[in-house]
Amino acid sequence: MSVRPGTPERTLNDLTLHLTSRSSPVAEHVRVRFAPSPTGHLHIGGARTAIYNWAFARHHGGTFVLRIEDTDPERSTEENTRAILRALEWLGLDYDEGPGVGGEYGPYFQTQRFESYTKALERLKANAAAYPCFCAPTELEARREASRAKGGFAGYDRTCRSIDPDVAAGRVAAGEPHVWRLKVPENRGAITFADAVRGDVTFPADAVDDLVLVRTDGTATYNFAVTIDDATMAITHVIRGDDHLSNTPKQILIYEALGEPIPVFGHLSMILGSDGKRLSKRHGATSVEAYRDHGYLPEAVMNYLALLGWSLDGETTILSRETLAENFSLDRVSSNPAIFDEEKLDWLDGVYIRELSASGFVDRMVPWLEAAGLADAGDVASRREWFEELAPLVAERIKRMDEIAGVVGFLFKDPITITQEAKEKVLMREGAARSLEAAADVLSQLETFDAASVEATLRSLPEPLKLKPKVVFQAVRVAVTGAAVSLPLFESIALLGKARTLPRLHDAHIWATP
RNA sequence: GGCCCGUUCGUCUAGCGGUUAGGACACCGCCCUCUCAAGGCGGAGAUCACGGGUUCGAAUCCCGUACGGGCUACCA
Repeated sequence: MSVRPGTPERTLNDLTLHLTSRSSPVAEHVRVRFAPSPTGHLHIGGARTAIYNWAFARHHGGTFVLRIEDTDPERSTEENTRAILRALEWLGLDYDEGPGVGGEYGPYFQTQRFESYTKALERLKANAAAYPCFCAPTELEARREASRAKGGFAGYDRTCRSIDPDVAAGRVAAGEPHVWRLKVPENRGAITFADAVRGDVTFPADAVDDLVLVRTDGTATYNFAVTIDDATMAITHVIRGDDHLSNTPKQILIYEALGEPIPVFGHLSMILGSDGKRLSKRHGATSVEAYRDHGYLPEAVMNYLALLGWSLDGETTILSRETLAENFSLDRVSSNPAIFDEEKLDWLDGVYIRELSASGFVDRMVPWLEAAGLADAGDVASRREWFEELAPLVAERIKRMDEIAGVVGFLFKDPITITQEAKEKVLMREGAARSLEAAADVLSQLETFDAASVEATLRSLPEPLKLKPKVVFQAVRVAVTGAAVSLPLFESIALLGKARTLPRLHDAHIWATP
């Protein structure tokens, strides 16, 4: 078979030919979903799953559905739901159906879909594809342990499956507590499906037991609920985490019992921490919003995550949202787990920061200046040109936006404090005092106080002073910026202005060695 | 225990029977240079987890082993 999953160009003939075989995943209008559980913030791994679903939908001109799996009342909160929505928006992952935007297949909160689970169960009962089970949980547990001790399969032993249907119906009618289990066909055989990222995956027939669909309290179990949701939402491709791979055969059996078309599954490997262990709190930031708060640009996070487990060609490292959507395919998704490399994210973020225009950088800089108490939106608006001159200077030197304050602080504070290290290593060197005096002298006479003039003036200093340029410039730098490492000197001085530069030169003088 | 998935430079990956195993981050060196960056050039770094096959030929196909992970619930 030459037609591979994700290959868009196919003929009508191919379509009809493979409609029944499921080997033609792009046969219908693509509908994918991202189904987070609002039990916490949007996790890095979840974000990547969302990105792949989004990209897959966009690539095929399909529909990207957002469904909130809020059926765990203990841990689900509305605040978490809002945070997830916020994170998706921040990443620029727009969805076509879901909370807030609606759609024909709603509602998009699992807690509002109970009715469809009931209906599905009715259909199953009508087909004799589900049966009530009266076994007590404790009893089940004991039998499971016993069977596992013997070294074999530990699933349900099908005790209640053999109860006469009429008798069972009577017990149910009498109000005896029971769950509803799937009646897995006797002759079903091994379950094989073509995973879009892993290829054929086969589970032996006896690997799946008569799983519980509906609990004693009448609520649907996870596997039942997702399957019904995906079926009723006409999801064609289920792209999700690796941890659901073993759930897939169960879900396939439910689709079959219902007579619903089985979607194409694609299982993504997990993202690991730097120690190769599952990414967790111990590894620091794991939520998307934490990365936002650390000053990462959404396009960088998106780019990094897109490449963590997928590649365009093995060469391309910088790619836009559009390029991703254009080129994304499941067959180029890697099937092995990936370690999250914060250093590479940092580098990528730096790339995106440098790509920003001066104006764009200023816009993004505002919240960080405000957070540091250096300037507010009003200051920026009133001195827009000044900030735009500053922008490229800092953009070239930071990897994350939260580094801004540290780099530009000296431009906003008067007086400044000079670091101890700078005093010792620079100002206490011979010639420092003379350098400051000379610099103050020439700069005070300067009329046009721009970077070029400042540079020309200062460059004339070392020779008559018989000092190395570095000695002179470093002394001035420390006096003006407070540190031995700073933004470019001449530009910094120009930005600071004569009135604020001169006093700094004088103030630093007391520390300086002649 | 059973079942399933995974294993290419430190990291992310390219590779889909024949390549000097390519790229990116990180690292090292040089250049540029007022510091720091950025940028340019170059370097080091992978016995393709291991062991068997198949083949003229295997990182690529098959089998096993080891290690890692997932599932095995009336959690999701």
